[in-house]
Amino acid sequence: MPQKSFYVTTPIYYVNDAPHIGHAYTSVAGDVITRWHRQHGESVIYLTGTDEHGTKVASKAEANDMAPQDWVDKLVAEHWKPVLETLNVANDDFIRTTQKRHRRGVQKFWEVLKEQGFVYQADYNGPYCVACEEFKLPGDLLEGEGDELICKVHGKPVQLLNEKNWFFKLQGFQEQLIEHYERHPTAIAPASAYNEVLSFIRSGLSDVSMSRESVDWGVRLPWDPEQVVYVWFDALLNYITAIGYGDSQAEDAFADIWPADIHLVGKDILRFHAVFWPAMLMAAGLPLPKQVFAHGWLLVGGEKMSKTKLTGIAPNQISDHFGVDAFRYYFMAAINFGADGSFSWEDMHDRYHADLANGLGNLASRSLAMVTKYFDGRVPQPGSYTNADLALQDELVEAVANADAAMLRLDFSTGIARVRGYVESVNGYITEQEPWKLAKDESKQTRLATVLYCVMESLRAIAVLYAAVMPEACERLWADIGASGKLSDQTIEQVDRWGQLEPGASVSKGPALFPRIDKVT
RNA sequence: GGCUGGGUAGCUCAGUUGGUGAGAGCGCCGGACUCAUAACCCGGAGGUCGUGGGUUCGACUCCCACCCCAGUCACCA
Repeated sequence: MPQKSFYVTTPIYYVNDAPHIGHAYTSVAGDVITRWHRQHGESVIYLTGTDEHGTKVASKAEANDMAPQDWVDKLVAEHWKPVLETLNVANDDFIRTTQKRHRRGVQKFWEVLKEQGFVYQADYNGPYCVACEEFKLPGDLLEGEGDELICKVHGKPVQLLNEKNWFFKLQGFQEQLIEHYERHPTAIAPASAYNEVLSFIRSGLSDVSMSRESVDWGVRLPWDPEQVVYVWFDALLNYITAIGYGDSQAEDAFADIWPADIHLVGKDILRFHAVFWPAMLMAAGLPLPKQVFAHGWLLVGGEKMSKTKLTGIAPNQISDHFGVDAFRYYFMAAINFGADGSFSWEDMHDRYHADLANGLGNLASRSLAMVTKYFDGRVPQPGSYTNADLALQDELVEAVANADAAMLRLDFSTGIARVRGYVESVNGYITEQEPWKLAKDESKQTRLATVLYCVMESLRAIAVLYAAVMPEACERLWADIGASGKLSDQTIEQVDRWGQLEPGASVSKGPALFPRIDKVT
């Protein structure tokens, strides 16, 4: 019986627009989690994908004179998949809600729930704008004269229409949900998100309609083809349809992967993941996800990013300028995962130079230059270690322990800060040991070799510790210091075992790892 | 309006269960060094911890009131 795979998901992104750095942020976070767990020797499945159904997509397609399927195919191919490559995201699968495996799973799921008696038919009453041809939400409406409600888009009164819909018996799961969350206080993180969800559930749940008659672009109900599954009750199921739910050939695979270990979600969609989704799973008799983690929003100029205010930023605007690794590093290091974070070009520029160009990049550069100059480009053979050397080794042990603990609880900024602290220690160590002075004294060759060996070993460890966050730069560093074996095979457990670099190995000093970049504007 | 989170050095933010003189990074000022991407290293200046009360021997940390910002209030991608 193989060990269960560690299963990480992002939300599936709604393809209505092109991806911005908010989407990229989530995808990168998931990727870092994935890579870190792989560095623990675990088998990891990382899933992302796109949500492609719903009225908005259909009408956008129509506006572009295309069939919905052609439209979403184009968006996914031209925008959503490329952005993952741009960011070096190593997802194992990409689910699309228009795929057959998904539609089949969705139909199976709701059929099961209906058979179990969790779905019933009733009237849905709601404000409807004839001009928009859509049912409206309270937020879409303005108050007019008397009880009249006005559609924001057309400024005309809406009608109260009703249609027959199928409802999911959410209400009945209220107590079970409370009980589950009381027993699993880390099932929703961070704690503020947990509290919010619990108080929401305690305030009372009611049944929700899970189908639409007025919508065409979606998954049809097997028992009532006039209706399609409401987008949320379609989209959430991606987490199980992607890994084989509903496919009789894939039952073993499904059992090996489900339940999810981490569902990453933006805080705006927490409720769907922490209330509706677990209730659906309970109804279907499936295990619940171990954790739903709600991260914050990226703020630009103190506000949530917005296209209309021109603060929406495409990921490649940043990665083209600073590089992919810097993109990943910045968002993981600068923002407390779970809280909102401010983005500004100036802050990005400052951190890039302080941490990467002047910090890690310069450390690699000065170290490799000395090994090249003093030892002909060969990793030197160390002599006996002094207290300063041993202190550096101890610091590595401590940094690894602290970084690992932080990364495993998804506290990326702290995890990275621990590694950065070690980088600073190594820079300090070099300054104190003054290898350039040792080099001028023929009798101190052994000491010089020992110092530089310690520095190279430190770089070896740093390459491993930063590999999840900055895969490309670390691969280069790994090769530059002459390390043997594959970087991807290096584990966190073994990283602080001193002395892995082989003396005599060839180092190479290439161009700067993180070149300085002129400030624009 | 109800609820949630937040208001801590110029900027971005940390601050477990109240207790040695309130922290980090960046920026700024000074020093030292030269292996390195004018980088690195050391030191320094700088804050009545939103406002006003209260509890306590003692509160940024607890309680009350108020001000300001953000989000949310169920079918919102």
